Amino acid sequence: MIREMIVSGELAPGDQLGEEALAEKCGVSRTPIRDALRRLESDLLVSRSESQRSFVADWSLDDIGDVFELRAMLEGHAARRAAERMNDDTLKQLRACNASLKKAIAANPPDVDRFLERNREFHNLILQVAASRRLVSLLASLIEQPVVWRTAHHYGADELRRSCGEHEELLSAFARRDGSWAEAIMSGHIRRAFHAYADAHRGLTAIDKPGRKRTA
Amino acid sequence: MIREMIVSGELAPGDQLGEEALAEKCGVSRTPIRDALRRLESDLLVSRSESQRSFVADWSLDDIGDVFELRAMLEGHAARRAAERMNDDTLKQLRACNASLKKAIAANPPDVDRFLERNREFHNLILQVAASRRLVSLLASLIEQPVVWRTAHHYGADELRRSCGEHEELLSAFARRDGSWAEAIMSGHIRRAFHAYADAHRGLTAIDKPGRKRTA
DNA sequence: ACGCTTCATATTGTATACAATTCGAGTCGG
DNA sequence: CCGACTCGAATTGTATACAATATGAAGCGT
Repeated sequence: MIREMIVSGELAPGDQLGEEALAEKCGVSRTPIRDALRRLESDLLVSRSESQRSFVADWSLDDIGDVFELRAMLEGHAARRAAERMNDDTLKQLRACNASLKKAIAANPPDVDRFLERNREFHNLILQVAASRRLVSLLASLIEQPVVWRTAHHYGADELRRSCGEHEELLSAFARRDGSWAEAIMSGHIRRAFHAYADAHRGLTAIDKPGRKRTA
Repeated sequence: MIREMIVSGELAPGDQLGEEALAEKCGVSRTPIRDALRRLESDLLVSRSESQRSFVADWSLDDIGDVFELRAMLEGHAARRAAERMNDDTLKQLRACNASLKKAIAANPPDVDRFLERNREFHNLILQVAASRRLVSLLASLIEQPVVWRTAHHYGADELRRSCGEHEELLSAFARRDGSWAEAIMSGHIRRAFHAYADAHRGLTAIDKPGRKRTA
């Protein structure tokens, strides 16, 4: 619940997260809230002051750029490993997944939520084939970001199609078991997503960010 | 305390970590133990069964290889960023640090603990100059590994000198602000450390691993 | 002998009370 | 008017009790 509140923007960056307040809001006691805050902290969604008070983490544009840069590197690496370990069964699943994704885009208007879901499934499948628990855990903290998920809603139809096209190219690389190719495409895929975000973000800050209500 | 018990080998991989048992052992109640286990879990030092029971994480050689591979990639990236952002003041600190490290090696017998301490300081300084909070948090879970710290004690004098030499080469790359060079050296530095580990480990498993007493 | 069920035990999840610490407003003195 | 201090309120840390759940062994029937 807390994660959702942060990702959705209901809680703004910098807001203090009092354990008692959250406990009441969520209808539980402080104990599970404390557990949750610890986990969110390890994902850097929550930051703590020197005196152990919790706040919604506030990310500068540089920080966000770092996240995408690291994602590009790590997901690129995952794609390389996946290509080297690919099997026909998974390849079929990936093709089916991307077909469904394409259909979501083709709808009018495009079904962005479905797109996001399939996109996530696609990337998760790759990560699974990459077969590195450690890589999974590192990437987990990078993909569960408010920034990442709010972004796709600003994608235009052409950007969605381009994203889908890159997935298809990835499939080609996987079919050939070409790790270097897969890595290059994936890396570019993520970097393009960053620039799409940066453009949309600049446009938004000029007016006002949606879903943010400073209550204090 | 728990981290130390795991890293030192007092608790063997696979051992169950009952909250109550640990609480008694550490002289506190279950509440702070639970917090600790959550944090250790996010570092993958502790794993949990489907029913939420905690165990000391058990790493295969492949897993360990993954850790070094990711470290090579991420620390290489850190070195590149550091080279691009290097300032003369930090460069001086790094030189002083490596000089101290060299002195620790020159002693007879080599002061391995001092070496480790300085080595850590050296890498931390680089990470700091790289100026990416996210990178710091990703690497944190990779360097705090039982495997990493037990390894250096098996280094021979020549390996210690070689490690030190690589640091000096890194300093040259930093002085020239050559990011690509720095990345290449750092990546190799870590990869070499892995092979040193793998060799020592194979040698050890042939006899028996030290510091492991299966109590159950 | 094998598999299924049952139940005592062990273990974790949650709520609550209290202790320790921190923050901030108000006050006093200069 | 400014700064340091004090004290009450707010917040987090810890201990403990109890509830919910999982585990494993004994018992039962086939």
